Amino acid sequence: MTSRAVRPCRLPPSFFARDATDVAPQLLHKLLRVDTAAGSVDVRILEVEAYTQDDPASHSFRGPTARTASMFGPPGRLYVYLVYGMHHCMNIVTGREGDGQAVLVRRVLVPGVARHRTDGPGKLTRELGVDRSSDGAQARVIDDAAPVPVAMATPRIGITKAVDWPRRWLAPWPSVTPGG
DNA sequence: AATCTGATCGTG
DNA sequence: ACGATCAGATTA
Repeated sequence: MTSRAVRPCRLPPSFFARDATDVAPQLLHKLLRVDTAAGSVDVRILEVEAYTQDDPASHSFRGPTARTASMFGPPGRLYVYLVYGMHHCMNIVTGREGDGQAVLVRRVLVPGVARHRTDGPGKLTRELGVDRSSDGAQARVIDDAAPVPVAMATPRIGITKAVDWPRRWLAPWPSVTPGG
């Protein structure tokens, strides 16, 4: 019996044109291609949170602003913002254009990088060199047919509104390494 | 114009 | 438990 050979495929924009609460858990174990100073790197997505427009904890709750413009833009693009004046958070925009939805990437696995360096939303952007210059850029998410974990939604981290909404999904640990 | 509040992280 | 550090939101 030959080993399974699945051609990794880039997720189309239609994948993201759904509610963030539907898209978020499906992003677990997908690969996100990021341009770094060292070149293009595929990182494994291990933790996400969903933010929708009806969510008091969401930046989109009070309508679009200059900062959140990309969150209301076409799905499948990045929404990158500065939190607490010093850390960047990376999101993937979901829903239809005009919706204010996104999935926050909270933890990833990077080939050759200790996992404690990318186990938080601010830490992973620092490690990868992602900042506001990536805001609005096309997100490149690759499905390499890694096993899809059964993830249960849990409450989100670091918010003070809608604290008990189950909109955070974690990949089981241990997890497969990127590219393998 | 002044103040408050963060989708965080490192240090103590 | 707290400070860093800045932008959006709120209050006046």
